Amino acid sequence: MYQQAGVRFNLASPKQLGEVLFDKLKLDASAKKTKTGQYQTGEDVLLKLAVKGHQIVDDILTFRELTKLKSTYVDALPQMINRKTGRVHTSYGQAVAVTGRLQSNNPNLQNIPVRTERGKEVRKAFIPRDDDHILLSADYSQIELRIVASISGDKNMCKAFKDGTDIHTATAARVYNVSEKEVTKEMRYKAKSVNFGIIYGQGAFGLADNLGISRTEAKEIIDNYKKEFPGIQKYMDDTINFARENGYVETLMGRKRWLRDINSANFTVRGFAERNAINSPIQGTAADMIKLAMQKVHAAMKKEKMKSKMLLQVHDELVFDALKTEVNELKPLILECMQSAMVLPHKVPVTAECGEGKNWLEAH
DNA sequence: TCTCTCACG
DNA sequence: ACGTACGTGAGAGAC
Repeated sequence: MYQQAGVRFNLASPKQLGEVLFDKLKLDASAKKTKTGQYQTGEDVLLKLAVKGHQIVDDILTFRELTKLKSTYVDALPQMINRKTGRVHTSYGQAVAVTGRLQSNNPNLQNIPVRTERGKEVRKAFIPRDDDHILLSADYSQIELRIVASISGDKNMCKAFKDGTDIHTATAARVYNVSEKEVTKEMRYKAKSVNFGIIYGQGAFGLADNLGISRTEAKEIIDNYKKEFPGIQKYMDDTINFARENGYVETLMGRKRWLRDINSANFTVRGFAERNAINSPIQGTAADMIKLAMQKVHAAMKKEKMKSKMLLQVHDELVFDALKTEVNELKPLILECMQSAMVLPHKVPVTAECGEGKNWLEAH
């Protein structure tokens, strides 16, 4: 990388990297800067340059992946092994995250890598306590989208979940006005992005940037989406209006999030508050649900005098150190507790899946 | 201590 | 013309 740049510099410094890429090598004349005047060198920016064949950018991306994994996980986690137990123990914050989610720190065990091949190797390091145990992982399937469907009561989205079809395929079929059989990978991929974007209040600009398509195409997709799922649009409008009048939004369980900026005269500031208004009831309801499930699971395990332990919660997933002789009883117990923890309106089904393995990666 | 980046859902 | 997808924690650099 030094040879390609023609200069030695700190590869880990975004400031220096930006100056090398954009001042010295002039890889992008229209490179954007942050509010403090540095060039932006985030992954999305670098990926666009790497596609154009700039080898040094590709190398930086690899460097970033490796140094992140090493510093945050490979070097740090062994330092945090408890002397008495020989294990790592996280702490959970129950009243920190504004939406009602749990927060994990010291160490954060809610962001253990899983996406890349090298990241998966880190996840494999999480193992059961001994040979008599296995790791068991149970996670909710598409929980936030199911909550969107049920809170909004959108007929078409509720129907898709009741029919048990793949939600992204069902969405693509409607947005592109084809049968589900005719949905291509490309169409499903884009529909998936729209589904997630909706949860966060994304607009045409964000979708276009995300998918690398034109704003015109993005707008068409979103317009079609709103036409096919009119209940979703109504939910967003109603929720923002509720927030404007009351100054807060709430989850199905009544957990409130106050939004002091919802009536701000500043477009940008108000926009943030509006997206918070849309997202918080969804993310927060999912958080309420899994908390209820955790209580239910714990009580049921206690009643059955089980020796297995609930170890971790990762927003839509519960991880257990399961005694092998209890697994057959434990699995259905967990799934039943998770699925019945909160009944969603409009009869939207809640489903959870469970896997087991000799490490956390296999358990998925 | 702030900023930027990046790991997860 | 503006800014543009939510919620977190942590490490490195820069000051």
